[in-house]
Amino acid sequence: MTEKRVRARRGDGALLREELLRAAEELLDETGTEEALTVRAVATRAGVSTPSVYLHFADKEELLEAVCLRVWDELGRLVAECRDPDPFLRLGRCGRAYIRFALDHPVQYRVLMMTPSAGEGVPPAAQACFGYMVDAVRACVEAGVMRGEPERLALALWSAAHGCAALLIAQPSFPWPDRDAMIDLIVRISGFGAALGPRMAGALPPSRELAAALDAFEARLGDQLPERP
Amino acid sequence: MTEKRVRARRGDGALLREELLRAAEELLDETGTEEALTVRAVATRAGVSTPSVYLHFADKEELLEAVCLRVWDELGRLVAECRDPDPFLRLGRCGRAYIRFALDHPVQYRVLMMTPSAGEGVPPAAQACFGYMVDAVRACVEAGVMRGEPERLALALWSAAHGCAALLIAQPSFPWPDRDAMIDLIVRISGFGAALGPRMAGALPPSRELAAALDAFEARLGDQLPERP
DNA sequence: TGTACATCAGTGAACGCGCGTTCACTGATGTAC
DNA sequence: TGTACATCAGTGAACGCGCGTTCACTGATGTAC
Repeated sequence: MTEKRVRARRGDGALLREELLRAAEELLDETGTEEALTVRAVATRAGVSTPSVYLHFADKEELLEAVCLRVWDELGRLVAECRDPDPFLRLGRCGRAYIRFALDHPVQYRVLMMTPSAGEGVPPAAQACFGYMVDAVRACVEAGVMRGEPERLALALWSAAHGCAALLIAQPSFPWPDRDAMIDLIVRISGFGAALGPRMAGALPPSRELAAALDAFEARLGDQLPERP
Repeated sequence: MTEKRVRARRGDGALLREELLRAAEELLDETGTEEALTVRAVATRAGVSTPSVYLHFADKEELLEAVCLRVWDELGRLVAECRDPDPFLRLGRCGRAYIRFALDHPVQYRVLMMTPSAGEGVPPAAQACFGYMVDAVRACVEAGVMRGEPERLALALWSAAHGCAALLIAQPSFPWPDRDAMIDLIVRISGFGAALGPRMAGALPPSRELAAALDAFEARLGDQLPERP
């Protein structure tokens, strides 16, 4: 990919911008760290001289930001596309999709979510993505399976999904059990927690009584309906 | 703090090591970013010339690692000290202590947990800290309020706490509601989720029935005992 | 008690590197006449 | 149809910076005799 690029035709200068973004993306994916993303490396990768980058990006930061922000669009689309006739199951699908996406784009996810926010404010694509999660939560609230402000609940669930993704990305040397089983457990815990936790807001029984009530709950619903997908 | 340091007496060369660590810690706390931690800055801050750092640390990385690893000890102690006669409440205390500690040491926490692990393997102090969390979870399992392997459950709960801390640290520009309320909500959701989620491992009823069962559960335990602390 | 010396804590100056960025430039190409 | 020219995409070379790190050194101090 270090071949020399043929220069674009007269009106097509903007083509280079896309090619630079793609080159930067490839660099991130291959090296696994944003430190590999230098202006020189991106330019070389795109087959172009270093100063050419400044024809399309004001500085290095603008380039890095542009590369990372692109993933929000895809993530938003992915979350919005999660469907299930049952709202609770649909929410679970959203959570799994979110985590898996983060693991598929670890560098961009880390830059976006795990470094002191480069850009000020929340980018629109991120707001849209969060909006889809709120929608999925709201459906659960309307179905009566959850209770409380959908925004707050969604924020809490988001943070749980984020924690899972962030730990798996940043601490691969940790003694994780099976990765997919972990994701599943966390999605399950968060979902049921959001259903039960806010209902118990005022008072909290001692563990002994809580355990008995949970056992009764399980007995009522335990041997029921379909396998979880 | 840029005053010149008086040199240590003959056998006390190791004193400088501690002073360098303290200087580095102050730099992190004040600037809020590990980028401020240059060998030069630390040396100057300690009132000493730059090469002196190399008398006690092989390179910059070793210095940064030493600074950050110190927080594991304190965090472990904090988690271990959480007490409550009820195991479920004690676990909640652990979660809150963990998150608050992370927010009190945001830079160290970010370096340790949110960057591709500098040191290979898990440091002993971190293992000890995780061990305390596992203990707290095990107590809940033994009380019957949770079910499953304590290690796996603890890992899931840890990731939830981490997600809360990590998001609050890295995304301050996000429209957070009240911070303490958020922490509380997440601890509550994770706790109840860990109690209920794994019980429902095999089957999952449709939302309508789940909602009815939850309402019944609430009715049974809702108007009960003491205010949560 | 005095003195030579080994040892130790710490330094001044410099090296070399890779980086982001700038500036004057080149050469191709569409367009006006 | 030919040609001068403005415009545009892209370049080569260099600047300057801050960084981590090295090396030969200095001067105080405890110790052996």
